Amino acid sequence: MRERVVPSAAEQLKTIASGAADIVPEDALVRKLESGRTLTIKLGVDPTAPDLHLGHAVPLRKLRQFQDLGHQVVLIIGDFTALIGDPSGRSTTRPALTPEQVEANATTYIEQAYKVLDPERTVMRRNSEWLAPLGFADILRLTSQFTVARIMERDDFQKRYREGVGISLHELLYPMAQAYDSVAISSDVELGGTDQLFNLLAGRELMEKMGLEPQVCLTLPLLEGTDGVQKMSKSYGNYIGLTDAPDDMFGKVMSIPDALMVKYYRLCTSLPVADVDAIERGLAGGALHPNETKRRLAREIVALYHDAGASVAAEDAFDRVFKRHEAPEDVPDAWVEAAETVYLPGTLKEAGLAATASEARRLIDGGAVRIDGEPVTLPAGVYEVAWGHIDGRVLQAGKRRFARIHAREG
RNA sequence: GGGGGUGUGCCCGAGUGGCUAAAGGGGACGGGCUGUAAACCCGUUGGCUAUGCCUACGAUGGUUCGAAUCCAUCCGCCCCCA
Repeated sequence: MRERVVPSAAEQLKTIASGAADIVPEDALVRKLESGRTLTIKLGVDPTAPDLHLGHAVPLRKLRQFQDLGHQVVLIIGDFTALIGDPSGRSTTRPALTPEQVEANATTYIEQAYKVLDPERTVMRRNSEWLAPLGFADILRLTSQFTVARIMERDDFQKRYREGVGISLHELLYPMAQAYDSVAISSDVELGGTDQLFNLLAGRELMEKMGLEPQVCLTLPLLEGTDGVQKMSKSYGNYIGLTDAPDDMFGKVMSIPDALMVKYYRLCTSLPVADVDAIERGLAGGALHPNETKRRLAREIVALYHDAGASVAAEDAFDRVFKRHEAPEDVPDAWVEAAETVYLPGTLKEAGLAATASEARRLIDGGAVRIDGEPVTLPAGVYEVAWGHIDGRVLQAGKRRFARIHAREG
């Protein structure tokens, strides 16, 4: 660690505000920064999803900026609130997690989070520490701090209420539980996505009512996934995982819509604000080529979670497969049942290139299957192929699925 | 506690006895074009060595030559009244 020169409050604010959607209230943050104290920055995380992606990394990156400015981060594992399940997002039944699962998820979470955070300045707490011991009387005292009208102000509650979707009583308590976390650790700032603003404000209010200096709420934009429309999420299948292999990561970044590039630069890379601004201008003015700019973005991100060497290799692999339409260097081997003539759909399925034989048939019919780069053309209704045609060759389904075929023993 | 509604393929949503593996849309996948972007065009979208067979319309059982469609019971969800 190099010597830390504490920047002025104004300088700090510039970094902190970059990419933030909202800071409520901003002047309170300025006062906290001016006090010169080491601030406690809170982020609550949900232990139900053990695989982190770039969307999760957005608040983590912001936390990292706070750390680099000398502040203290408290990561709260919502092991107790997981029993409720954040009502935002209307997934009806959430499977109750066992303590072991929560524990395992928390471990993986922290492991991945440390790819971004500085472990030296991170404290991890579980909210069961203070939520589990609360008795019914305590809960009553807490609930009396909130009114139904206030809780029902929350957008998604209103929406569900209006549409008659049904809201369980315990879901209404979620904001309160999260708010109590803030009280428990006396946070100065809490981060969250824009969809979290209500919960963050509940924390602020509760702290104030309980005689604490209220936290400042800092929200960050939600990051759209590779489809460019929905927010990044595992369940939408549009995510870029922090632990994705370099080649995958590179490819996925390349597939995001152009319009999203600047946002990704701003929220997912460690480039200085001024550089990102310059890129934004360059793209808008036509000085920068979108493809070139997106390649750089992909390299930056891969380098962040792997290393510079991996990012270069990933770009090469990308060009090989998608630009020159060649098979990748490391085509996985597949051992399949051999015979004089083989039923190609079955082979495709066995090699893992298609989920079912029926799907494989459709791929063949649709002209998506290639052998050593040559499209397979078979008469309608015929799917048999001589073993000699595929033995040792690269079978390809679509643009990105490859396997080298070998005869299986016995 | 009383009354009413609803449950269809990955999702939404038509379908009220045979022509329904189930309209339409979305998504996804594949092909073309390209910068694996977007837009656009085309095709596919239950399983199965397959001009057929099997499994599917919340669950179970029944009526019928024949049921997603009719009946019974059950389960889930929603609304209204108390």
